[in-house]
Amino acid sequence: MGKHGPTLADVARVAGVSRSTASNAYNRPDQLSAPVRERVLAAAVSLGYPGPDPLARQLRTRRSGTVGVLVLERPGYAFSDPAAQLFLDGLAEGLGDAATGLLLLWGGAEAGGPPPSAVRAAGVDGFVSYCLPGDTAALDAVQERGLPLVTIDGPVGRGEACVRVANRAGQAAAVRHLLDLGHRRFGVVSMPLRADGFVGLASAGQLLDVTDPSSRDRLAAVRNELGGAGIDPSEVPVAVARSSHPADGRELTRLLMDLSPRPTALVALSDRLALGCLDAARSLGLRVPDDLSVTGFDAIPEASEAEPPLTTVAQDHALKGRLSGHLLREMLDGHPARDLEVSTRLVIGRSTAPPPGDTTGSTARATG
Amino acid sequence: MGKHGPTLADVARVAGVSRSTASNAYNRPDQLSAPVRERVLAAAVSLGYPGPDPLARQLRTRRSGTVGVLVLERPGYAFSDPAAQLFLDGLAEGLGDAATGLLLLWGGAEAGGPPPSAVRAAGVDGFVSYCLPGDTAALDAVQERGLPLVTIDGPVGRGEACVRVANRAGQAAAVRHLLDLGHRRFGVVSMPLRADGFVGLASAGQLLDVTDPSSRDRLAAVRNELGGAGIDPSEVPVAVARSSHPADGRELTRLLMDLSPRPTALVALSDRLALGCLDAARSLGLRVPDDLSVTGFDAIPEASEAEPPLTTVAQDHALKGRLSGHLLREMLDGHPARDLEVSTRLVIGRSTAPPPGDTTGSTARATG
DNA sequence: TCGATTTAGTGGATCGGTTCAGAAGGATAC
DNA sequence: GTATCCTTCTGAACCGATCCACTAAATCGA
Repeated sequence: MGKHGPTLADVARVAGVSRSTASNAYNRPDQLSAPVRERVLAAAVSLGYPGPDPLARQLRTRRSGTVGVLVLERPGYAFSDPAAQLFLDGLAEGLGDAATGLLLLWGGAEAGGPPPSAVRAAGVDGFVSYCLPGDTAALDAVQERGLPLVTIDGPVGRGEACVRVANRAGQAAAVRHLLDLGHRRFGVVSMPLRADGFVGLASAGQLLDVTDPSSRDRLAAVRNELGGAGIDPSEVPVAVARSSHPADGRELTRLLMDLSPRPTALVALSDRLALGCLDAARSLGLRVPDDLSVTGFDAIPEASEAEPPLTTVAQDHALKGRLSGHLLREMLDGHPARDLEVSTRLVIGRSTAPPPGDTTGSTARATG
Repeated sequence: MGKHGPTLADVARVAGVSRSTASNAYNRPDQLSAPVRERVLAAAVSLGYPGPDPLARQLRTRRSGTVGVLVLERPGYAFSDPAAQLFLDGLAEGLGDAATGLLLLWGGAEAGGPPPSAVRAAGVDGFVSYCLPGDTAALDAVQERGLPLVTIDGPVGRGEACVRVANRAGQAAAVRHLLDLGHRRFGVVSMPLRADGFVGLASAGQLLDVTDPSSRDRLAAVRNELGGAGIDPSEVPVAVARSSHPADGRELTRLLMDLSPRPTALVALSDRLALGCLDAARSLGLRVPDDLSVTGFDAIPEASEAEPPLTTVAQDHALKGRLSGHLLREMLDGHPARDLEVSTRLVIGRSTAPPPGDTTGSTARATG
């Protein structure tokens, strides 16, 4: 009995059985008689044996029972987003007993996400990549290891399973709603387009090269929908945030409302940014929705509790998590990777109304 | 080369060196000449070898480079608490490179916390227990395994390292502040006292047997401080929540405000509950602080953004996380366990004022 | 020139389990 | 009575690395 405590061999010796039998006492109770099993377990107790060493078992079985979750930034920061919280719970549920634990790996955006070394050192059966950009080194490391990977709202073409929200359809619905109300002057408040730390009004060039998949799809939907309504997308200002923190939304709203002509509707690409817009509007003395309409995306709980409640695009984050869990589970069972898209639903709050000076309401466009 | 991809032995064979040398190419670059190292790495690339298998390495070195974090309820739910988020980030920082990943293990309160089987199966170097009650089976499993354990705001006497906020001193300061303002009629809004799902006004018996350590210490401080001011603690109603969700605080506030005599000050044992109190007061048509004073505990970001900003007891959650990380690191390095207590600071917001009808303000008690 | 030290690389033991083919023994079938 | 089967248990191989004691060659000092 080494200095590291008793091993299964010690237990077997004390119980007077072979190592195999002692092992079976833990893993295959049906493979041995009850009395022998009792004896083995009693020996374990008498030695203070805490059960088979997980590391040794994992090596032999080539299964660790844990799944790696890759997130941007510090874990607490990543999960300050209610959407991420719901997702995480859904994931835990969807994995069920395919994983007894979730291994969090993180890394700042400026460092390029979680370090590849951490990915290589992780004793996991598969990975889930939560909202990582496509050029993340960690994703390459996952693929080198040949482990199952499910990307969430991640880049296309990574050759693995992917769960994605219907970004385009959802964002288009929100814009159409604003058009229906009669708006013609828009401003967009966007999440970061790429990991370059840029803040401010995006140039045409920047809009051509967007690596963040959610931003890209939502932005494309906005511009496409406006174009379809006869509004030149290149005339629509896009303000880009450094993070998706409400404070950034506040700052950018001030920027957009300084423009002339001043927008009558702000399309925020996420609820957290939209909440910042509401705040900024308040402090600028603008009434929402009378003076300014605002839409969000995500339908986080705070959105409906905001004053006024946000018009936003709802997606079922918990469902996304559950689906991710199922997908990973399938892959762990040897099934091929699949892609899934979850649909959205426009939630009409009280942050949108016809533009100021327009008294015809929702008929404005039809008659205009 | 087996069906599971190349191993270090394959790389060594191709490079024409021994297994030891190939291993050194990865772990001890200084133990071999540059050309040989190049050759080994090149062989690895040509075989598509993704680097040493983490599971095998972990078994041999008896180090996994990951730390287990035990939380109550689903992980997303656990980290919906801003305090938990700050803690988690602090922990990640405090651990530094002692851990490249955090393994989340969870379990509902009604299930008794994280399952012991998950603890036994976890390939980790140590555990952090975040706000778990003392009678959690998972903690027994950790101790059976003989792994380092740091409990946060956890039970005393578990024989391991512990980081704890100065609950009594902090809560006492808040109560003293209310007494100084002239309040004599108090109500307490408490987190769950034990994992029994009870909601409502606690009986004297229930107050004697509190297993949640934070609730116990804060409650004791309240009652002790009131007793010292000549108020009979047994006359002070204690409303117990099912969770620490603001909605519970709302519900319990209605309960307390239905009592007569009606309290003029509510002492909530956490900010989230206190935020619920503010909400409920608003919907009852009570002005805070004119009609009702409210104090919280934790100083979460939302507390200062609330209307009115909460008077609360600040604790540095991130510091707590960092200290926990350091403590665990020490233990991993073989140092003995230590206990640490982080101090608190009373943050005076605008949710507290002299009781209604009392115009003398803070001199009331001194002159009374 | 010769012994002492350093450097580069090797072989085998080891970490602590799981698994599988097979042996021993008893029960069952005919 | 023997062939067959089932149950229960064993022995040895194996998972994929790391580590330690050791050797051979190179360098150094005087």
